Amino acid sequence: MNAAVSHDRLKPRALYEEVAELLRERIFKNELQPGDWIDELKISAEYGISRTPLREAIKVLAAEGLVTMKVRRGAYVTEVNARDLRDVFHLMALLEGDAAATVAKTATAEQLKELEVLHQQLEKSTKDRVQFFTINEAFHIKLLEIANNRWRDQMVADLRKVMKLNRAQSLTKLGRIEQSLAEHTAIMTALKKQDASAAREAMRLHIESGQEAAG
Amino acid sequence: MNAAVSHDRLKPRALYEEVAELLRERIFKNELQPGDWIDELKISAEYGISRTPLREAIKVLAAEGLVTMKVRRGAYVTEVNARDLRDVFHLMALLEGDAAATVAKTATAEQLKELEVLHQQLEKSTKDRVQFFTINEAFHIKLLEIANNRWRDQMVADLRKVMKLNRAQSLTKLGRIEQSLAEHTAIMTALKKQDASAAREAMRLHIESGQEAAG
DNA sequence: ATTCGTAATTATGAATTCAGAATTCAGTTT
DNA sequence: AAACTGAATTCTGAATTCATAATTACGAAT
Repeated sequence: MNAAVSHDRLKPRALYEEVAELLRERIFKNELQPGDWIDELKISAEYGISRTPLREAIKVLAAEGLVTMKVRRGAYVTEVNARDLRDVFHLMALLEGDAAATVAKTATAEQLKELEVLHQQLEKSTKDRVQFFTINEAFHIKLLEIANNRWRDQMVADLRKVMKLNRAQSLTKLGRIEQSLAEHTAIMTALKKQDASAAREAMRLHIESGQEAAG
Repeated sequence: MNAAVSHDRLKPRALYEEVAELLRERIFKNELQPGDWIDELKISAEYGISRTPLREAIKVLAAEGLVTMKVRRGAYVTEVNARDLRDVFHLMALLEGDAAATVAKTATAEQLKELEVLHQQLEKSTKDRVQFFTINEAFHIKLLEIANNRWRDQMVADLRKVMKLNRAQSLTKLGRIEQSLAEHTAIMTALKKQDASAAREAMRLHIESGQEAAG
């Protein structure tokens, strides 16, 4: 068609993947709100693509739980009620708690050191909400990486996406950072003692506490 | 609408859903084996459909973990190694164990009765492998239903599918039925005592034991 | 004979077209 | 005015067509 003005750089990823990512962003920014109908014609026009890759992207999001499909009626951004949120947090606590227990049992000295370094960075970041949030996330990711179960990683990633549908960001509340740091210290202590059940419980409490902040 | 319009309760499922189900069956029957390339042209021709709904179905299966997509190279039936299988069983034990704990804490008398009935049916089915397997599955499904967390249900369903990729059917081994029944009895006992941690542990053991039978 | 390079073939990814369900809108009747 | 009927429109779901990346086949050169 028209000679593309767009400098299409290297695109190793499939188009539907890119579109899925764009849609996720729009959902997390509440540009597309829970309950909203996803207008295939409108969005494919906006992105200058056909409906085919968009529809494929929508099916990926549906599998993640971000959108819900109704037969012959299209796709809608999933509505997450308080009950859902509670259930999702419960599962996150269960899965990450188990990951912490595994790490307590199996982590090497180097791996523990990596977590320790992140934890120390966390302690120095109590003044900067954004940085604290970033390092906090890095800590959880590192922990999952060490626990090393790709199926759990996938589940946690999906649950996190659903949690983000509810936009109350936990760490924005006053005093939450201090509390969160204390919880992290408890986790770190249990890990260093290689106390699996203490690590599990500390992580479980940390996540549940995040839920209260979000609720 | 006009008067005698028949209620179409016949599920108006989308074609891609049907196709996804057909593909799952073929994978579980090992008609499509782990590592096999999924020939879109061949399969769409077999089903007499176009590639479009087939490709949508493939993306659903990819989200479930049943197939793995490679860029510009198509879809392949996921290969599950011993390590993966161990990880998946671990998560199943974790999730179903948690469901059992929840049921122990929250089930009503009627709900417990429903489980009890299934358990009694199970006791009477030790002679019939197929029936035992069916009722066993019904028990687990009922338990999850009572625990009532749709996000966990989804996860368990996905994990079950991955487990089925490995064709070793647990209950086929000699003596396994008796052992499985004993484990179920332990679960039932804990549930009736409303002992959450005992129920969790009994379920965990039951699932881990299923893993050994499969391995 | 082996290796490199190029043409032909094949398969994926995406756009376009087509069919039919669901909804909206207009017109008629009461 | 309200309600029913049916036509027009809109939108989803699926088929078809098109473009290009990847693979294979073939052939020439060393």
